Amino acid sequence: MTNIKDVARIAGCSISTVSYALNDDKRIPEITANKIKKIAAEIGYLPSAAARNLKKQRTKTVLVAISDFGGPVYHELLDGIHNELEKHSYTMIVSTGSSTDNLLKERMADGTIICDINITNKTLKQVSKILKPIIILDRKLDDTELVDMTIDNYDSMFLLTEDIISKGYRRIAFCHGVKKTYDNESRYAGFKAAIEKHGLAIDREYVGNFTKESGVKIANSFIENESLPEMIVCANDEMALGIMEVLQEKGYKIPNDIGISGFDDIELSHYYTPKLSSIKIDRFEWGRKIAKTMLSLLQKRKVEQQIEKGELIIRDSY
Amino acid sequence: MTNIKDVARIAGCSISTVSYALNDDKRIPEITANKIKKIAAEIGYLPSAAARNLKKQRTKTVLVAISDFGGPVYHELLDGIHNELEKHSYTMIVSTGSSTDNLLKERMADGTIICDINITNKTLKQVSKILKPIIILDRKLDDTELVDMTIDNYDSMFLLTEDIISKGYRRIAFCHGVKKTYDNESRYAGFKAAIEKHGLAIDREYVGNFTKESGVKIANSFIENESLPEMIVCANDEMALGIMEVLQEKGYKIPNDIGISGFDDIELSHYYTPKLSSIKIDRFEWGRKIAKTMLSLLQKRKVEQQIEKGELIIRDSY
DNA sequence: AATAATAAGCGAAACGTTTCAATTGAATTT
DNA sequence: AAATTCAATTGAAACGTTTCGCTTATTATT
Repeated sequence: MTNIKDVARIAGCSISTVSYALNDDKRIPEITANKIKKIAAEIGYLPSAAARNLKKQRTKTVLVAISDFGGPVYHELLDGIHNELEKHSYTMIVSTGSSTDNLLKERMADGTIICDINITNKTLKQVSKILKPIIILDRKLDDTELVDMTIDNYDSMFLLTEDIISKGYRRIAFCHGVKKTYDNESRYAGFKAAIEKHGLAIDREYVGNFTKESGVKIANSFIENESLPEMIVCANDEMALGIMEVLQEKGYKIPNDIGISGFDDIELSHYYTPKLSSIKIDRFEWGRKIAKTMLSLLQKRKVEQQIEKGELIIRDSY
Repeated sequence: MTNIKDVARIAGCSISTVSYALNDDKRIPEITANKIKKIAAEIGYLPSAAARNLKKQRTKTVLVAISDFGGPVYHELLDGIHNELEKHSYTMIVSTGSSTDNLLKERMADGTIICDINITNKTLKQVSKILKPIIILDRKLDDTELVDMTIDNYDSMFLLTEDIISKGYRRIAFCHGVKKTYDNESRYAGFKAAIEKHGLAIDREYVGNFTKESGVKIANSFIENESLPEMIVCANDEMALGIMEVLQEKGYKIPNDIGISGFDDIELSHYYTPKLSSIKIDRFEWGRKIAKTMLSLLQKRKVEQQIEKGELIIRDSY
């Protein structure tokens, strides 16, 4: 692999001149700079990120750690983050699992955005002491070292529930995702608050794990032994779709026999009939805000906490 | 940020001893090594990837460049690649767009897997001279510097078409994706070969761009002015779904009035009625093979060209 | 003509590791 | 008691950049 020394040798100048030329430093006249650039291109010189990063003590890179590449909601989020970062000529790298661990352990990036539910709060608190800045998504942590950014689960779910109540529903059940997660608990809290505000009681509660399969399982089990509630509010879309699918197979009409709602407004929902009522987060926009926050942090600027608003999408499922 | 020097100072030993200790070199007795590790943990020492990479002249990292994070087929592929790489303690980083350019330009990874249709063949040939190894997916390039890995578009499509013909279909149309792409042309070639082998002629050809929207557009246009073929073979699932959706809206029964087939067997297809007949590639397995090939290349071993087989998934759409 | 100002280029240190080769001191063999 | 081996540790070079401060050559100013 050729290096800056080779370029200097061939160009018949010093290493520093090459460096200045390639970085468009005004002290090198254009004619020399062009000559040097030409030679660099000819011999296929590529600068070493390692050397540069070492010297400059920064990588101009932001790491985004995600749980897996399959989730239906990451796509826009990542696009949004990338869109903002590239405006500031930052590079975004994405990783999962053990690769994330490696990248964190070796500080390959200037900043990290964590959107990976498999990383425990404990690990996070440890790493946040050493490695800054870190933004953690969809979690609340009482740690001053890291910045958390969340979506407005509580308010959105509160409003959705109020809308449901206003439509006349009374016996309303809640389907949990993974308990103790921030997403689940804040959505549940919003639901509960609305129910209580209107003098109702929660009809019953199911517990899934945010997957469609868990929705299917729940629906299969309750369908055998119980009378149904009038409405099931689900902590996310995927579980709602699973439940809906089973109910429809068994001949129930939605929303006539029973209403159902989700959260996230994932694309898949658009392919179901009836179309699922849900809460939509503009994740591209949210991603951009996250990236902006990261860029501020990288410039050691203080950032104020903000919460991304959701939008009620009322369609045909209740 | 603390460095190895700090650890050495506090431990009261030399830098080299710290380095050996932290890398579990047998020449440092366990008791000293543990003491050093303890100190390193206490002061939150994290080694600098930049320094290490510079010295070792490798990053233990493989870059996977993809077109975007939304595609329905990347998920399993990335999981497969990652699965294999992590077994060999390699780190996988994923990037798109301008981030990919940056990462390539600065050689942040030891090897690159390119699965990004936005990178032109020209760019690829240029970069492959300088930056090795590179594996390019779903493309054929007559370049000895890079390794291409493809799926068995031709044979799979040939077999699918033969199956269609054996079911009695005669007036069979083909719906192209983006022309000139390897995926489209090889699938088309397989289709054409089967048609010709059985003494038939291609009924007609449509041209889309691999998206569902293009399928919708095609269906809307032909539905107005033409009699339909008996069967439409599509270059991928998404276009097939778009066509199917429009046909069904207009009251056509599939497969009774017209048959349709796809390619890729994407997850979304499972949610349509009738279920789409298609060709399934085990992309997790394929990903693992790709990673294995990359690991061989990184060890300067020769690799033999291989093609990932597809599986006919015959369901209800013809 | 002498001096000052500017332009163009260069030398060398520094960034934080790894690793070869050397050193020290203790234990073992002769 | 001297010589040899071995274990534990260390010093220093190297990886490829960037960048400060310096030198030299040229041009402008007096």
